[in-house]
Amino acid sequence: MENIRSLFQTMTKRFGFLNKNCCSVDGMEISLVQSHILYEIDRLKQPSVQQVADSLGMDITTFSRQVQKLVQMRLVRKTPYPEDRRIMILSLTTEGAYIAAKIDAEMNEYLAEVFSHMSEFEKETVLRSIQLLNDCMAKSSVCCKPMYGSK
Amino acid sequence: MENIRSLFQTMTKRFGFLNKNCCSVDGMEISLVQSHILYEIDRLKQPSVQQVADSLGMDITTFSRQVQKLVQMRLVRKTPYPEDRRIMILSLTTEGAYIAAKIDAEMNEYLAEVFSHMSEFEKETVLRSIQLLNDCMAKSSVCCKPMYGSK
DNA sequence: ATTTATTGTTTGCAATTTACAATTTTTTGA
DNA sequence: TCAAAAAATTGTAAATTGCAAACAATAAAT
Repeated sequence: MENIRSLFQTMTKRFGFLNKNCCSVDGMEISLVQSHILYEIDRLKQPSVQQVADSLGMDITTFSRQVQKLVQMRLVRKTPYPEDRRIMILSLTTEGAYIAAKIDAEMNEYLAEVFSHMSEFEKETVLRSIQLLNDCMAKSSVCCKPMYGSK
Repeated sequence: MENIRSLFQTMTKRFGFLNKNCCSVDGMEISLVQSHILYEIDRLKQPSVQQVADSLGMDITTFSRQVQKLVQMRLVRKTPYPEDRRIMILSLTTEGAYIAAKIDAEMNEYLAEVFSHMSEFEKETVLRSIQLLNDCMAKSSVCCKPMYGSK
């Protein structure tokens, strides 16, 4: 059996390649991080700037500037949170949601192609395995949380 | 069942966090990409500059500069290939191999902790699943290969 | 044998990305 | 009330990136 880390290294590398393909939608150029930001804003409903930055493990200042770009591109909206006016709530514009959905569809298509090389049973097993893995990573103490506040 | 992409997105994000931790060994600061380069040089035995850059899906010029840094840090050695003197063969120095091994050990330790949250049977299943997934990604046509020569 | 094309690698350079420190604005709590 | 904390932004300087171009060595062509 191969070294466990190398399994992961190979997997994330290949998934990374897959991810890279997905960053040009209808002539609009999106960087990899930007696509992740769109994805994350969509996932966390009505998140603050802090929340998304934390969730992505990005430095808040870097994130702030990336968001500015996405706002300029009219893909993201920034609305002050009434209850606490320090907080900015992020959301996708119609255009942003469209782009995010387009990327999502494309990624799922790619993944479907990958899974087409295995049986239905194997596919179910793999997906359940990843689910389980994700749960265990979430439980894990030593890792898998961003550590930017650690200083 | 969750969207397939989100399973992958979550997994790679968490593994990415885990990876980030591993970049400071004995006071020596290694960036994430640099750790990947060390790993890849170790994996491919006696690779050329081109080969490693391709394997990592990195732009060759960016890669060239990163290698220069690693050479300066005395972690990587660059030796001209006798048969074809255009080619530079990369290898780890003793120090580089030590660092790479240290990172590898630490990563495996982290992963062991993650897997400690599941049964031995589950662990075997998950590892086999990842192995299978890697094989299918390798087979896949639409993705999972770097596409830098694509222009 | 000499020219021409190709391949592997490195630099010039300009744009982008990054993160630390400091700042602004608002809220909280002693 | 007022100092401390929290959320977000900006100044700045360093690091990273990738295209175009250059360079060196080999292969192919004439």
